[in-house]
Amino acid sequence: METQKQFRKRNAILSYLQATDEHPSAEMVYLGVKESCPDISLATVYRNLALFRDQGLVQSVGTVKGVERFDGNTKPHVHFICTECGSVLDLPEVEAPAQLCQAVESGTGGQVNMYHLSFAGICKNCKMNKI
Amino acid sequence: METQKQFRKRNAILSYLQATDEHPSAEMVYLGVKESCPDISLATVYRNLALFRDQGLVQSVGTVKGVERFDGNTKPHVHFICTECGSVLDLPEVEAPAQLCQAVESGTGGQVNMYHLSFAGICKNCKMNKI
DNA sequence: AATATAAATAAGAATTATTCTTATTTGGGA
DNA sequence: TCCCAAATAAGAATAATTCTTATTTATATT
Repeated sequence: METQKQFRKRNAILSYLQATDEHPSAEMVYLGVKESCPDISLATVYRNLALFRDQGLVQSVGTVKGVERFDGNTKPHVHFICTECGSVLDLPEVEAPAQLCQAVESGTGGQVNMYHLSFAGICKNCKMNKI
Repeated sequence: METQKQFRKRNAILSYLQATDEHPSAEMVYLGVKESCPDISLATVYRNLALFRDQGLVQSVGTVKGVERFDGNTKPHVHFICTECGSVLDLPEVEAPAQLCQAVESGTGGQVNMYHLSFAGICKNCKMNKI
């Protein structure tokens, strides 16, 4: 059973996200996937990103400068967001606070499904370019 | 020197944010402040919220269901976000990861200005209403 | 007090990200 | 081949946010 043509674009979107570390927005994914699928539409990107997110195949990093950013790496990890250039970096060395989820659940009486820890500031590059 | 009429609305916006614990959106602030300032405009709320944020008088909680939410409490603390009803709760008992900022700075070579730790899930109320 | 100046605002237009609608295409099965 | 359901393109529609312009308000100056 060869790769089904029907899912060519859908697969391209997921592959693009899983291969990049730039934590792209829908627009960035669109531009990237356009190279291999020139006739893809932005709506298709949005639709599939929402689908993947609901399926847990990708996660949202949150919004940076008003635009939602996605991550193909669904393993919990921490991010650094540059408020100058909008770049998003992974911080795999920083411990994610998974062990706190239980405490939050008993503290709130609710159910915790995910968490986000991110640091915001000026990245190395932008810091240097300011001098 | 009495309260300056010139800043009546500006003060009303800041006071509203500092008095509430609902982590309101610009629209919610607008509706709330409207009670004491019926002729206020939504643009004024947005403009002053941006101003306060830049001055560090309020902080952004991030966006919930695509809408930015604000917090008049600028002391670092952790939030719980209900993805069902969109409510935002403070978690003062959970330790904020301030001591990690230094590690992130040396790890990235950048400058950390703030951080966000939030847990998302279903709040107690929504959980009960689902039964 | 009258005038000039600068900040603050209202109103609504404009922009932008995202979602929705509709018609079309595609692939698989009967 | 014919039918059906999923996937898509295209662009319209929506909604949050920002921008523009004219007006109001307060303060400083004469």
